[in-house]
Amino acid sequence: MDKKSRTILSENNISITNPRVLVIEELLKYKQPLTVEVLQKKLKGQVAVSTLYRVLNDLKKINLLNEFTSPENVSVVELNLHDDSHHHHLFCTSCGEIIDIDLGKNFEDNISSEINKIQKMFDFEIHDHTLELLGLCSGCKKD
Amino acid sequence: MDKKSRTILSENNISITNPRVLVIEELLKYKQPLTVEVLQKKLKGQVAVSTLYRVLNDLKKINLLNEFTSPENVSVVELNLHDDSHHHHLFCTSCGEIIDIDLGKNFEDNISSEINKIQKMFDFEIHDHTLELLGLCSGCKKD
DNA sequence: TAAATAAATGAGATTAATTCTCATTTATAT
DNA sequence: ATATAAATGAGAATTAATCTCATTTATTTA
Repeated sequence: MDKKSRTILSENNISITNPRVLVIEELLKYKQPLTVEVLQKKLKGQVAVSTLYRVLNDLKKINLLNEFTSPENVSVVELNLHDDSHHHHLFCTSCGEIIDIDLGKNFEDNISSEINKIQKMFDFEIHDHTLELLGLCSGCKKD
Repeated sequence: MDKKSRTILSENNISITNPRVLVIEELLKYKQPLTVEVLQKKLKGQVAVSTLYRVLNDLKKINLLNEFTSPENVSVVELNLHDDSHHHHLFCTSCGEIIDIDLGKNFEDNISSEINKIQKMFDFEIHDHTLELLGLCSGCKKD
């Protein structure tokens, strides 16, 4: 079985080890951003906690992993499979679900031109942006 | 001297204590969002660390304080003086400076209509949003 | 393919941020 | 002014993340 994670690791010139494979496969399987806490539970008994954190840092270094903090202040990780993986996040403030979203090209263009104004206004050089949306997912808004 | 912080505390029906006054006055003086760490230093010798955290939590409960995590993963607090204090943040990734920004009404309207589409697309009920901009401030971009 | 070298792992110790505990102090209500 | 309730300070406890170091695993070399 030629796992995708092995390909990724070798493409990035870092050694192929069991913990790395397990972490990547788990993130590939889940597809959405995952809380470090949840990831830890999923890998319990398979990867030591210290190793998990080390692997996450390794993957960040090769730019394969993105880490951010949710509005509820929990650490979240997600794979960065494509170089152009610019996207945004939708958070359910009740159950904690996190969804990746893309904004329409038109709207991203709007953002860019607004950012241009802000750059001038504050004499900043803006390199990146994210829009975070908070609310209730379909399941939670019914309760 | 009738300090603003006293008015705020009494308006919110929580008792007026020295640590609360000191924390609020410090945040009023600084005007911009402040790292918890920096706030702690500014109040060193005046407010015990445990009390500082407790006061921050008290102020959050009455919705006077907003806490968020910067892209570099540090805790930041800011006062929420007006009920309609919707705004966004501009981060300097080099020196850590954080600036509050307002987007033009037109652009906020654009955001709202984009959010409408997303709500339908994901069957979410979106209550809030923030746009975070990352880059270099005028000082840092020269270096 | 086996031996040598280099890198990564696991377990538990360490650190740092935040929360908790509880005796004392301060604010508010009577 | 006193009684009651709430908040504080100091340090202990907790938790997420990092670090240490002996052992294991991967890679390189012969």
